Amino acid sequence: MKSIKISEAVVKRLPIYLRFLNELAMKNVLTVSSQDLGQKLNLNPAQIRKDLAYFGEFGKKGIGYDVNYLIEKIRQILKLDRQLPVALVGAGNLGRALCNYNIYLRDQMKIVAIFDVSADKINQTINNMNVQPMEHLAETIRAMKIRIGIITVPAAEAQNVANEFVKAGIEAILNFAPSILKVPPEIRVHHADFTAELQSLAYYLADDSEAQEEH
Amino acid sequence: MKSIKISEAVVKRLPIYLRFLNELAMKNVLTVSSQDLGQKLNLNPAQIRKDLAYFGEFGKKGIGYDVNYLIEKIRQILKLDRQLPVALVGAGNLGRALCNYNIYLRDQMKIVAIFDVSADKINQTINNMNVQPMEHLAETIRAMKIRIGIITVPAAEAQNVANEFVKAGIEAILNFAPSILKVPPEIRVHHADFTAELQSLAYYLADDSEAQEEH
DNA sequence: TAGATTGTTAATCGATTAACAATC
DNA sequence: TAGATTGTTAATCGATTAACAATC
Repeated sequence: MKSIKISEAVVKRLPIYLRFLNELAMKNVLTVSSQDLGQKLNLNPAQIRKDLAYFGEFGKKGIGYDVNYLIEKIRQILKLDRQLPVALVGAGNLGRALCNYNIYLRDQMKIVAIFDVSADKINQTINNMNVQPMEHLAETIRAMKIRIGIITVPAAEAQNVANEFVKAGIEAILNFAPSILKVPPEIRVHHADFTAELQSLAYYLADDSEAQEEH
Repeated sequence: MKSIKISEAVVKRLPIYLRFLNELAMKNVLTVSSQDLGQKLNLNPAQIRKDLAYFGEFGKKGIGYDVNYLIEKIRQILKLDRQLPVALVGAGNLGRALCNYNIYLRDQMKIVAIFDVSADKINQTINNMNVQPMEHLAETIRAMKIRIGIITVPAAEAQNVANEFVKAGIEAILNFAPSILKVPPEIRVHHADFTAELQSLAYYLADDSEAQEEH
């Protein structure tokens, strides 16, 4: 079928398009041009057209894109048109925050199971879910057909959790721990690394009086 | 002075190098080659050498890089060798989680002030800091010489917060809200967008029986 | 019809990787 | 000295942007 390899850069932009299109739909905007999209998202219109054209001819020449149709198509491409239950390991501050963010994910993609090692976390209730012990991980993942896992444990434990996820048949992992995971090549791992994000932000600060020069 | 433009991709890798070098230093490893680094970080050794060479000659031919010296140098490059106090707006679940993560940032970069609009959040204590009303933002930022701001408010309010930050003289923003911020070009904005991260992750799931085909 | 905008090819730009002389 | 590894140039690869025929 489609044999063209889609680059990661393209895939990462699709959720951005989707989000803005949803905003337009809520305002009852019916069509949008690549020009408009590019303006709002700080992207080149040609890039947006090219990105979308990888997956089909979604627009109308002279008109632009039908907002609702494009939403439907991008949701299909991203596989957001089906149930995608998510498991989370690590019921610390960050883990709890993400569970409470469920509201921001659409109904289809939702954290449905939470795990932790520590006895005092287990059986806590977070957003109507009971925190389960790690021993239940594989069983729950299979029973609930969970395919995506989130890791919010300390860096030192992240690899262990990843191993458990892989053993349990998870296909994709979002890792919030500041550590590089080693997983089989068929498992997809994305990093949400906000300490790295903050540190790279510091690079762009204007030089101040404390700037170090060789001497 | 240095007039070569360093690409964003290079800057984003520096914190990754730094983190692993710190791990090595804790294990009392004295030198490391680009080969070793590449292996552990899943990067091409030539890329690592080239990245570092933009900033100076930090290695020794035939030997590799002195771990502690390279840590020092990268910290200088990223401006992590000085005090970098950070302000956070939005004392919800995520904001609170980040404030408690202060431990993961090094002493130099630390969240030192928290703000929120809602009356029931103000004067709450988070990690020994009092949540302040937005009216104090500009004053506190100037008094504490804060240059970096974190936004953890709902998407609809993010732009307003960014505007306040800019007015108060913030130089760089890390935005956790799922929204595109419009700021003057001299302000650096990074996004920590985990819903987009999760959604793009779904793309890489294997096709299942529910996959939609045109018909 | 005239104006607008797509889909797509070609041109450009930038980032990654390979290769190797220099040298510890 | 021989082996290892850097810094750097050249080659490759991939992503972005420009341009334009097709067409609504």
